[in-house]
Amino acid sequence: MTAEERKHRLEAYLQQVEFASLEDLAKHVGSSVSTVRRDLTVLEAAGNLKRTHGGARIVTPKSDEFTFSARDTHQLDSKEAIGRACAELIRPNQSVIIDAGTTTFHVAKHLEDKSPQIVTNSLPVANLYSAAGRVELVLSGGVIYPRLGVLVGPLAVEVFTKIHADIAVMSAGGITLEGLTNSHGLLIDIQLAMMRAAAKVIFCLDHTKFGRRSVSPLCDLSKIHTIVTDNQAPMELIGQLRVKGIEVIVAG
Amino acid sequence: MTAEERKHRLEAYLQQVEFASLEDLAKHVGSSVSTVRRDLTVLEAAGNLKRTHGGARIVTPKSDEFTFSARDTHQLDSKEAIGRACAELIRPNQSVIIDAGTTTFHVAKHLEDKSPQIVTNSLPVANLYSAAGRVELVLSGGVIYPRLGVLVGPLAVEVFTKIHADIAVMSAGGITLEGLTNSHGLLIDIQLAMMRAAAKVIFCLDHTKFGRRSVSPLCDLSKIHTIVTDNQAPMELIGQLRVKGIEVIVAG
DNA sequence: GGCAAATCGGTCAAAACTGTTCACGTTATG
DNA sequence: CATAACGTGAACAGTTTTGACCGATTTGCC
Repeated sequence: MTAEERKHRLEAYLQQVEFASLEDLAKHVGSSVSTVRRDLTVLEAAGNLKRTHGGARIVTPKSDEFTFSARDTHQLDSKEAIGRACAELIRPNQSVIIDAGTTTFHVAKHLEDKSPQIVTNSLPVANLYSAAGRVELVLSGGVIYPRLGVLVGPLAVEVFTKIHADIAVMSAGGITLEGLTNSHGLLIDIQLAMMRAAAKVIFCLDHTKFGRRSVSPLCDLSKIHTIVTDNQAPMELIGQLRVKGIEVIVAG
Repeated sequence: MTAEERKHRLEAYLQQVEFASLEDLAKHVGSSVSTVRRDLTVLEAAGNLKRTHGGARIVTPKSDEFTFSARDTHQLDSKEAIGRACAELIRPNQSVIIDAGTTTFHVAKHLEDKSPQIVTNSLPVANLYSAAGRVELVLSGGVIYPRLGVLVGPLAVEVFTKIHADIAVMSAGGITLEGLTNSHGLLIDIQLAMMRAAAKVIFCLDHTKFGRRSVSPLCDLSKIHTIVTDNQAPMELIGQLRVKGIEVIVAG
């Protein structure tokens, strides 16, 4: 194994696990801790990873291991199913606005086949297609809201007031019969602009969002055309939503 | 087996495995390590692969300044030195525009201590500070130019015509006495807007850029205040630039 | 705050690798 | 046929990398 190859494998491994101890890394590439330490110093200088006491952490994860991954692991299966189901609602070559959030991120993952035009304010979604691919991706401007990787502020709002799209794929913190709520007030202006810009509004909400009310009110149910959720969502509320004329798709 | 055939097979093999040790390669083509070493020297000069300690690695993309690859180790030391030196020119709490490019990326890495306000159209730079930190980061909007991770298009230009910053940290494909050139025409509008928006314009150019002329002209030397380069840059050209009133800082 | 354990950067000898040199066999050339 | 030119493999001396060790520093726990 050459030094180059070893460094490459360290990076690849960290890409997978996000964080690893020196000993882990040494064992994984079959060399001593000293060598790994030296390699990490070099790789850190290159900017791909960050050394910490006792190990190293990846800086720019290629996959969905993003800042928000920690809270994402919970309903992972549900979100995957919702992502797949929602992606099926989108026809090839449509223009799609994608909201920031973990669930909508999973929708974005399944869109490559549709060669869509995506407009988003989500950094993780942008990273998903920054390498290549058949997806044309427009990123709104804005200030980075650190932990979430979302672009916020007037710059972001402005972009969505100017454009038009076929579909908006949205997420929210909670849904009741009174309407939708969201946990981050900063995002509401942007979300409203997104919804106004789209001909069809789809909300992706896993079952934990049903009957829950977050801090800030977002909009009432009349603004929504479709909801995609998973098979653990309460049937009663689903029925009531359908009565109100909202298409509810249960994934999985 | 002729020498030509052997070289061809070495290349093909490396194409497959990406990395290989000298011994591996020698065994694969059935000749001695010495011969393989000589072959690799020739092939490296041809540019299709890169020799490393103990072996060789295939070079997938041809790396110019704006092909962003996080694991781009080309001229790494130079870029690190330039990054550090350039970061020292920035005072705490200043607003800084950061151009897309690998060298400027290394500048961004060293800015955290200054708690600056960064405005950029570079996705990698945005990712650098998307997690947390004392850095306020504004990302311009725009369409993602896949290979480079840069935001381009009218949306991006517009942002930089609206704002104002203390410093612009720029990069380019080449510099001669006639001015600066860039390899990607799409970026020029944005770069010009960046330069107009900043009170002070700094260009970060490693020594390989000196005397080189890329495809598209960017601007003449009168627009530049400072150049940061490494200690392998030709002294003659540096002297001529200084005569023209440009501050040239040699890092390392 | 203090203390033990883990981790870090630096140093050093051993090992691996590199470029160079040289001898030898093979292939063009007069 | 002689001989020069060339490519190859092996040997060698110099350089880089590696793994282990050690005192200094940081971390986690009480």
